[in-house]
Amino acid sequence: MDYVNADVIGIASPTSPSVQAGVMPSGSTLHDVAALAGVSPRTVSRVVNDEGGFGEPTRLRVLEAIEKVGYRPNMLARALVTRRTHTVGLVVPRLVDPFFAELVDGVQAAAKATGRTVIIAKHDDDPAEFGSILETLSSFAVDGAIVYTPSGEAATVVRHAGRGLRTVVIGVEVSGKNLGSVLWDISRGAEVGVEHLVRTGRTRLVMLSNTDSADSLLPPRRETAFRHTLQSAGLVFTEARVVRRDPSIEGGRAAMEAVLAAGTPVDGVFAYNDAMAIGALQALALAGLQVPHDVALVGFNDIALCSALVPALTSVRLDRTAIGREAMALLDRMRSTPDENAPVVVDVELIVRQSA
Amino acid sequence: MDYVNADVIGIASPTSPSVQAGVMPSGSTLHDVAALAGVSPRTVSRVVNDEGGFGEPTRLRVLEAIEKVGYRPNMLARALVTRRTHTVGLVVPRLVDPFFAELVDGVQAAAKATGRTVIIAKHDDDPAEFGSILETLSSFAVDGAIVYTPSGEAATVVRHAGRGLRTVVIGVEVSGKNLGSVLWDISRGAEVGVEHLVRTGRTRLVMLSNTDSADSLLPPRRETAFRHTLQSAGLVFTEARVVRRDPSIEGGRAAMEAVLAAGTPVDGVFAYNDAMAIGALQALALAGLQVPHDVALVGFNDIALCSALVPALTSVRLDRTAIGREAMALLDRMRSTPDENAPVVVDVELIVRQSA
DNA sequence: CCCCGTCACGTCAACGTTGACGTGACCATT
DNA sequence: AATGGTCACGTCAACGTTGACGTGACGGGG
Repeated sequence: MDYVNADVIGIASPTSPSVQAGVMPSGSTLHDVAALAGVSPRTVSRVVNDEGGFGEPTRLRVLEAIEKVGYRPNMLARALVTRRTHTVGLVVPRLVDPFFAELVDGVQAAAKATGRTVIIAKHDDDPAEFGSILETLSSFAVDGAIVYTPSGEAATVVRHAGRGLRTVVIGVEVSGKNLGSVLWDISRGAEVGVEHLVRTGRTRLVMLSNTDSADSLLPPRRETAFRHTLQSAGLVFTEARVVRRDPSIEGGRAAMEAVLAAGTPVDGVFAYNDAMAIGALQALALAGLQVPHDVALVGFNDIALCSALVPALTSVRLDRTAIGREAMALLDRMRSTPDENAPVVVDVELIVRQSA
Repeated sequence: MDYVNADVIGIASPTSPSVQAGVMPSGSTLHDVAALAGVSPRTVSRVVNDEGGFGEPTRLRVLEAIEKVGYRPNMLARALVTRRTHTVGLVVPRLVDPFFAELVDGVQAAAKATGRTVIIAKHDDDPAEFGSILETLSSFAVDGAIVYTPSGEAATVVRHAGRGLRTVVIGVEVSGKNLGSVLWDISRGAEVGVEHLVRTGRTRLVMLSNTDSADSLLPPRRETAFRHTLQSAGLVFTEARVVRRDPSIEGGRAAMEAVLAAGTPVDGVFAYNDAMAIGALQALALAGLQVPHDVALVGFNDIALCSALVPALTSVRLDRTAIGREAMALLDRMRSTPDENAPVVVDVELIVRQSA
């Protein structure tokens, strides 16, 4: 990981000369190039797009003229007629959350590889804002959208898809025209994480879960997997072994402190996400407990920060790059077959580091 | 801070019904609306843009028709003729770095407030990629660009600005047509940070700096400020008191370990950025030293993570939201006065928490 | 009663590009 | 020498919208 911040020049000083711009004509079009090269705009267009149907001398003259007038194709005009913008919209709740930052990164990488531009928007879990973002994306005629919806807002996506916005939803299964999903198997991930704790000899496990899990409409997959895995290992499960807090660092810290304060015997912790695991790590350290000697700790998501911690955090890896790549590929397939697109499931994988 | 990850539905199950999309016509235009409302497209346009010049009954008929056919204005066509896209490009090196994630967040917030859409691109410090991003932004006719350049690439920005791309550069002073800068006073920030350590009675200070600082063309402002502040406090400065590593968590850890291994007496540490401070925190903990009791620690940038650490990190705050807001405001001003825009300087501020 | 202004529209062209189609030159084949 | 085919272009319209300007109805003031 590289939380690098390149240095930055602050206030100007004699030693940091400021750069001056020259003047230059701007906004030349196919017509300008055509006039200079002595051909028709259509021929210039052919050269620019490498369509063929022009001679080598012409090509050279055109390229020279392009260079001379500094011509750049106007994507807006091009998109207006071709109906393709080579642009995808990416909609997430937040960007400061490393999970989404890395997701964005993955989508970006995939976009670059396929020559596309990404428009990013965040909705802060506000349904109204989310709706308006989808409107905007439609207006900009993006080739597709990759969306992480506010909870319960999948219906909004479906409505827009009906109107023609090709959309891949991340983490929720949807189906219908212009719709696709990229999913991952949370239950399996939780299973693998808990199994690892069991296999390495931990018997008194605790799960730090999300407050939302209790009252969400969705099944609490991690919790269910936690219970099942415990039971099939012949370990006892009691409700006291699941503590729910806000799925943040602070929440994780509070949850772990609650467990210790309650005197619940514990030698292994499975956290809802990495943030909670980091909080737990802090609480354990403050309590003078060694990780992994006294307590083993497994996180979820494998954000980049995990490997930079001391001890480095064992976590269930969710490959954001793969998600981005698959989402982009799915959008591509949807161009030819707008209906009947099965969800794509990306693998989860346990990354074993020092903490468990 | 909220490193929250909302839960995600994994593989579909009977309890998570997948949502189905209906059908609907798509891609209606002003003409369709006009035909339905019995007016000319131009009148519909007037209603949509609320230009006036239409009667109330007409307005109602038009709005009804818009609703009925699900009309959404085509931004591409509109932008083609108005030459305004209400879109800004934002170019950063990376997104997984919290510094930039928060910067993006700030710009996003400012964009939303002024009704704009943000196109994000990252260049990974690759000059070639950076150039191609600027080309793309020009092609999309963005209203402006907010850019964090790869080091030494300010000239590329200047070239594009000459061709008409209005650009605000973050962290580097540039001047000329279509150019502006948003800066902050790094020297002052470093001064304030070090002064705080001195004022709270620390006398054996060490700075963990960036490897680049040594061989960069830019003056090492933090280091210079460190030296000056020490000297004006009557403390001795020796080269051994500056250790340079990669400005990451790992680099910070290595730097701190090097200091301890060398036996340099130390009761206060000033870090190049928060990542290095976090690394130092880890190294100190491993060495059994208490922060702030044995060693006080000050970071730089105040990324969101700082307040979630134990102990919470004292850091020089750089308000990314303000930077985004100022950059956006500057772009606005540049529309009317493309030349002669003085750099905007945002304040730095020391946020005192537990670590110092 | 005429003139002029205002209002509520409509008409037309243009933004920069590409799709569809037309055309003349040139060459090879009959 | 006529025929057909390919090549290298050019012409024209259209994408959906708005700017500039035209127009007829209506109303009010002289």
